[in-house]
Amino acid sequence: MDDSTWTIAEMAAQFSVTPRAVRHYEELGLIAPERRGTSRVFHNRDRVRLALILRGRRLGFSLDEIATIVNMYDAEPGESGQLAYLIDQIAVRRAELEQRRADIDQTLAELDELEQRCRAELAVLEGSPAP
Amino acid sequence: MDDSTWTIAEMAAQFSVTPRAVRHYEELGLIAPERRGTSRVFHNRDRVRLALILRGRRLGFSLDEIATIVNMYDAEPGESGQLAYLIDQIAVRRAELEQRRADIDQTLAELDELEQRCRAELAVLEGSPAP
DNA sequence: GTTGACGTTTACGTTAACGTCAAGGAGCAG
DNA sequence: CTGCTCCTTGACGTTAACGTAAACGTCAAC
Repeated sequence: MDDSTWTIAEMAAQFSVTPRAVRHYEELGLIAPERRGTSRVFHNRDRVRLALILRGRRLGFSLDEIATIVNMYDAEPGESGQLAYLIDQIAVRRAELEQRRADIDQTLAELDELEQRCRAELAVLEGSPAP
Repeated sequence: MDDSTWTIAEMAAQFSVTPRAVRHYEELGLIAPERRGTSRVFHNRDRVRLALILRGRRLGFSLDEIATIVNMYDAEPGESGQLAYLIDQIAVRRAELEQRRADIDQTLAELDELEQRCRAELAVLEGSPAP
């Protein structure tokens, strides 16, 4: 198992964010790095969570939503009601994500069409070039 | 061709946003409804653009980015340099969208796995139910 | 032993994307 | 004419997600 550790600056650099952003995520309870004295010490689990957070942000989720999502992952459910609720939440998230993927596919299709028209237009211009 | 028109409240209702949001999009130059006297009159082209805007928002784009995207669609290029630039921009957007789709697919896969574990756990609990 | 490079907390500033009044005009029902 | 409903334009408020600056600790290097 990988037991390397990182400082906040190293973490920030690896993910191309600022240390301030990382601290912000900690304030919101999205990550909980070890403390050695007063300093933060980041382990691999923290890296995994940070990756999850940033993926969520790229997908347009708010940090609050991301909090509920990442908390889904490490929930020690135990109880049957909790499990049912979790499965329910998974369905909700899945629906959202599939909606977004549909949006993406549609946009990509339109971009393709737009590019076709551009290339056609370009071909016409090449046919009768101006000085 | 569909030449119906709508008021701002109707538009807002159709897309489940507020009139204020629609006005905001107009302030930023994302839509330009007709004016009849002082009132706005929305045509089908405005509906199309509003749909584009909201799709962009669902995908996590800022209104500024959306502005450059929607302006790509109705650009009357004319010049060859403009066309090349446009094609370039399309490539940029496509790369972003494909990154996001990858994010989505990965997240969906992880949700699937999580759900499997939940159901397995549930099955265990059902095997030895508590009162 | 002090200089620098890093870390910390506290706290106020900034930007985007609207929300939320306030004050008023336009048209129509009674 | 009155009242109602829907529209308009300001203009200030709010929230999220950090940015930025201040003031201070700490540890290795010189």
